[in-house]
Amino acid sequence: MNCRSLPHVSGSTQRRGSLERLRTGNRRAVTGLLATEGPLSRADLARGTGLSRTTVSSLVRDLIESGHVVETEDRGTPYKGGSGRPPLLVRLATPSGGVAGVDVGHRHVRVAVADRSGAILAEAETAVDVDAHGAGALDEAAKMVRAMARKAEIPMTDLQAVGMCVPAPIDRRSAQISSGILPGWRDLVPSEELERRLKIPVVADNDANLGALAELHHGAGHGTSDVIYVKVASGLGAGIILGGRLHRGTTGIAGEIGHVQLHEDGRVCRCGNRGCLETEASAPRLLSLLRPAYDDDLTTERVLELDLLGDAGVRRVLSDAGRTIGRALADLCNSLNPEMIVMGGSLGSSPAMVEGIRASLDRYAQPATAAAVRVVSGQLGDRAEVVGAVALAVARVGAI
Amino acid sequence: MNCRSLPHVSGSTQRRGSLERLRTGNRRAVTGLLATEGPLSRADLARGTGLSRTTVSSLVRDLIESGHVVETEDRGTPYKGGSGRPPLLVRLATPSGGVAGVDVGHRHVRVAVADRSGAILAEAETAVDVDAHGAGALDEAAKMVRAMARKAEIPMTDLQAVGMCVPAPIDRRSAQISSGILPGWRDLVPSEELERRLKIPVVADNDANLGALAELHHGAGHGTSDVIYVKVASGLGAGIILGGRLHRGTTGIAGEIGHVQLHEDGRVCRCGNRGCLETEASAPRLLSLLRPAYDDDLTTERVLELDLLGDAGVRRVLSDAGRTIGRALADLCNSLNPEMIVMGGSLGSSPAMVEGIRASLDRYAQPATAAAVRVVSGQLGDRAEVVGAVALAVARVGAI
DNA sequence: GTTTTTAGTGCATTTCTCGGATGAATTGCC
DNA sequence: GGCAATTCATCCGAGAAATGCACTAAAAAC
Repeated sequence: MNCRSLPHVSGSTQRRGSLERLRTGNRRAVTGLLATEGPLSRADLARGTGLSRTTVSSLVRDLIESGHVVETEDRGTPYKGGSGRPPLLVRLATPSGGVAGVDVGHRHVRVAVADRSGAILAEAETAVDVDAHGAGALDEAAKMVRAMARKAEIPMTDLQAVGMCVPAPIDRRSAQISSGILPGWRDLVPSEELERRLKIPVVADNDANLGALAELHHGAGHGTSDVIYVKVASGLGAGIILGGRLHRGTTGIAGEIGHVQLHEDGRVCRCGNRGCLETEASAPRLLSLLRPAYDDDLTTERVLELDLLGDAGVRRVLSDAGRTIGRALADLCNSLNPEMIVMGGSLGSSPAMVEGIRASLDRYAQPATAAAVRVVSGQLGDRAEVVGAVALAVARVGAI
Repeated sequence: MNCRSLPHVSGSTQRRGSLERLRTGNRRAVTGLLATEGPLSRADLARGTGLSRTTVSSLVRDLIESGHVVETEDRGTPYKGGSGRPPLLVRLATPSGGVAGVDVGHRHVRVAVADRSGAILAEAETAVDVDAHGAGALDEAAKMVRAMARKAEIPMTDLQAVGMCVPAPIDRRSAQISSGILPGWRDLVPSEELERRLKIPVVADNDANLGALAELHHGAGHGTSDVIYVKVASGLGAGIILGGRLHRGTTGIAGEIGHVQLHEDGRVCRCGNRGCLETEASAPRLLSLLRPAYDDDLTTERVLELDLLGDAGVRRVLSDAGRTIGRALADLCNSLNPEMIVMGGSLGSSPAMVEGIRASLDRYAQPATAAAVRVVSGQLGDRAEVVGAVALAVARVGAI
């Protein structure tokens, strides 16, 4: 049987078959190398891409002409230390226009405006009761994007994409929030709502995924490729990076580790089940455990301070929470054999919690698996989500 | 800081940068299409690849000359039913030479010899006490490979690679078995041992990974890309396919779901821990549960028969085991949001077990996650491992 | 000051693809 | 039976892109 109706291969961006596609590919190789390695000479680029010096020169000439790349003033040193003509370094031109990242938490909205390479130019945070007022939070976010764009001196018309972080899983197909966790957001498609307000393309993803992306590119996970990012905040979620790419799952809701059931007859969880991990080890739960013995206004910030000061009670509670989370992570590590676990969220930087997780991994994971995985705190703190949102926007418009 | 020591990009197979690479890429597009769609005319290939008819003609001429492709005798019908010159169909030449797959279980060795497209030509199984006699099992495997090659009329010198299945995780770096589960195999590098006996390149992987690969390409998972294959046999393991590719993990030992701890004070497991999933739901455990009520010589085959006949006791035990395994899978599904779970191994085809797993997923996984995942029995039965081993060997020598 | 070493750039050459023209083989219509 | 229509395959010239080589430039080493 012949297959008569083979679909025409869409020529991706422009033409069909391939010859200028070869050139675009090579151009991409050059810009990609410049993006990851910083300023390089043409000779470096030739070595790095495997292309001939002639070709690279020609490509760079094109790229300079089109404004994607500029020659720097300072010359580097020649190849192996010593002699030879010093190279002329080129770097990516700071692309015109910019992007924005919006992080919508349960109680705050944080916005950053960045240039198209992802370098953040202006950033601000406002306290908003997002859970109660979904639409109001989006109004506020739109206002802040305009304000930050003004501060960064980027006209709104030059803003090319917005990345958005929401504290709930998003269904890949409908772009809707896929569970009833955010009561004030029912039947809202967050990306569309913000897009309607800003008239700029908006892409949304959940907080754990974006935190994972941020730590992978600009934080603790730099240089690794199999990372589990765990966000411990009002909820508990994971962003899973496998082979250097975010794993979103079939319908886009992967990473829901907060609802592993620990106790058949445990506390009732907002998900409707009982005894979920989230009911035992989320920030609100830990605060409610600690407050009777400390202060009714105890905050997570204060808890972290006490942890660093060596307060035994706080360290015990955080360590126990780490052990509890570590139980679940041990199973996940047995399945995925990752390279690193990055702890994020308001309590992710707690040393006691990291120790607790480490202890559980050593206790419950297979020895070879436990030995392969490092457990660290994230480096971006509560900025992780917004940095990830910016990264998402940068990815959307393309690095160049 | 400049990056002076950029690694030279190895020109993959032959030359350097990219011009004949363009052609090799196009050649691959043609052969790829032929591999998936069967015999096609040059015009079909042009439509399918997006290349021009001229280019395809030229590529096909080269491929015929190099023996990768042959023209068929029968002509097809022209494009849209009706008139026009009938096309000359071409198909992939049956590649010369062959590959072998070796499945080493705990109590058997199974060997298949296939042509280079993966079509199995000869296959046999022998009972061997592998656990006790590691070296003897390898001798037997080598003998069987020679015998099957003879039966398939492929001279040993034409056998180009061997894929090997071992019932234990393999460390990616050392190629050694990474836990003490197989006592008779300590300090053996299985692939090297078999390679020494056969003088043919051997690649090894564990049973769950190869079963997953087999079901993905030639079984229940055909057409999907995020699949968890669960093997229920003397142990319990998983092969995890994400994005159409096997996820092996940082050190290659991903998929160890058998050692999720269910009960702090449960049975002692061969891994040294207590209360592992494997102690509750492996084939030996289920048989030991059933034997007192049935027959001291009860086999897994008989158990499956009784399941299909509707025997209440057997169905209850298998269903409970499925629920237990499903508990662990629910957590994994929450993390990975897969499209399908394929049950393999000697008990994977049990309907009662599949029902039990389904029940646990619906009970313990997030509703959206549970709704997204299908649970099915594998289609390859106890041949899955050897089919996967052949697929591994085919991948090793390249599809063409 | 000469040699050595590395960087960057023209020019001729080769490789590869594309589009149109040409020939081939079959169906359908008169 | 003959002729148009249709589809398939190939030949030929044009154009695009990468490479190798030769050449100049610029600095350090001797």
